[in-house]
Amino acid sequence: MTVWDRPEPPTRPAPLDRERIVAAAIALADEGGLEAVSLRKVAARLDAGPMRLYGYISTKEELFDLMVDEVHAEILPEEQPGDWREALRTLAHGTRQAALRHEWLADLLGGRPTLGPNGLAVTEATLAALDGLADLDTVMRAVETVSAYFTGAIRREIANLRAERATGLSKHDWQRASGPHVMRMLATGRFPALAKVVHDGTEVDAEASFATGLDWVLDAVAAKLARPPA
Amino acid sequence: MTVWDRPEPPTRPAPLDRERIVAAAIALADEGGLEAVSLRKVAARLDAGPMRLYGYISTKEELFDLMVDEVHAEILPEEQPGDWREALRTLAHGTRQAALRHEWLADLLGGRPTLGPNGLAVTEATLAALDGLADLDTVMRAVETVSAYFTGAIRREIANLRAERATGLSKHDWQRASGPHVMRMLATGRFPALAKVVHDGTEVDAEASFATGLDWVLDAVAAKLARPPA
DNA sequence: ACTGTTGCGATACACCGTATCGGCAGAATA
DNA sequence: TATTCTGCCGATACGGTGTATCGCAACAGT
Repeated sequence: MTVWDRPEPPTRPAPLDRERIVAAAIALADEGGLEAVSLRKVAARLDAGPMRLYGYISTKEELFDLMVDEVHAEILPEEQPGDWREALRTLAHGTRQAALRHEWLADLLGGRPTLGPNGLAVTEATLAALDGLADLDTVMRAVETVSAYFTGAIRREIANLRAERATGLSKHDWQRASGPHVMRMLATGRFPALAKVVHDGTEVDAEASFATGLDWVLDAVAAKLARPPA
Repeated sequence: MTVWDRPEPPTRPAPLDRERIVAAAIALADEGGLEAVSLRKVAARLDAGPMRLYGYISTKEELFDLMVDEVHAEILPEEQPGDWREALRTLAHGTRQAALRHEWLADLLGGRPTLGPNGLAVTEATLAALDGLADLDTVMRAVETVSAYFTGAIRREIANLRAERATGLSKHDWQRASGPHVMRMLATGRFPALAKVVHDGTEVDAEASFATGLDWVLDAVAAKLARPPA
């Protein structure tokens, strides 16, 4: 035993906090999708044993909730928007952008109520932007309707994105590669309307499609806000 | 070769077929949620070893796709609806009812493109109901916007349902039980608009809320179908 | 009846989330 | 300072998962 081979003193465990744990989990999810997130791998990233995490998180589901809340911090707009329409549009597009940066968000969106501090802050900011424009029920209906739209739209967009990526082809060519089955189905003539869409449909930009649908919904909301129900 | 056109295996010792496998999986999911569905448990229900299933499905994700497609058969309306609005409304409410019967559907809705025969049939019926009312792109936008809405709305409704069930309380009391954390957050005064909603908000029927939002979106679609873009 | 072949499913593997509790570090005491 | 006590951390363990592999039993062909 010399100076040189004296064992390192027991490494004082690096301090851990939820923020670092969540950051590691998000990094893993960004790289390999949600199913690449395991408590063991998260812990390994932090040079810790798996059980170490349970001092900060009580379950894996809770970790997912924290991840979602962390992304909500990215979504929260920094400044007060001009009007309610701009506020809702910003929220929708912000959420979409976040989902494009973190595709796993699409798997979690709408899956559980968002009660984290950042999620609540986003909701607060949204409600504040609509405050006083109509009675409470109408405002809630407006927020929930718009949220439902962009939640569903984002999920579908990401789902299609993954499908296209899996076949490595554009949506227009998707039929030929992804589904010989689908092609055969279409060839049976049992789906004429569908066949027409696949055959004649133009390939539309995903963002434009999202924005258009959003504007429709916002138009509808505007009409109801202007004329609150009797 | 995809999920949908996998050939039936040699019918030699065939006490098993995809239909029975999918039925067993759906039964398990109805009873214990999606996470109660494991290939081993599905196989056990059919008095078979786990590996037996791989002759009929090649992966667990495929089984989920098949389950969703089976439910789409329940959604498919039996008769041609009167007008496009009725068609979309029926589709939305039918999907919602299916999700209330099979809550796990909420976890899968919008998560992957629906290319099964029943899913395609539903899409076909929907497109057929809108055929000729506007140019193809507008029709697609209409269908996708409505689908996005009810997909997101259903997911949120089921998510809230589960949260309420977990605390065993109504939505109005939910704050007190589910979230001492949330209560504390509200008490900080950082979320005045949110606090007002929690405090003054009336408890609304989930179905009515769904229907109202849907009608708003349908109104918006009607406006766009009447005046297709230049 | 014997053999060759095929396809099925028991076994095995890597990995998961998390309950348990032995042992060690720091605190309290003598 | 020496010793006992105490709390808590994390190694180990457990029951489960999805699925690859391949020995063997059962059929087909002669």
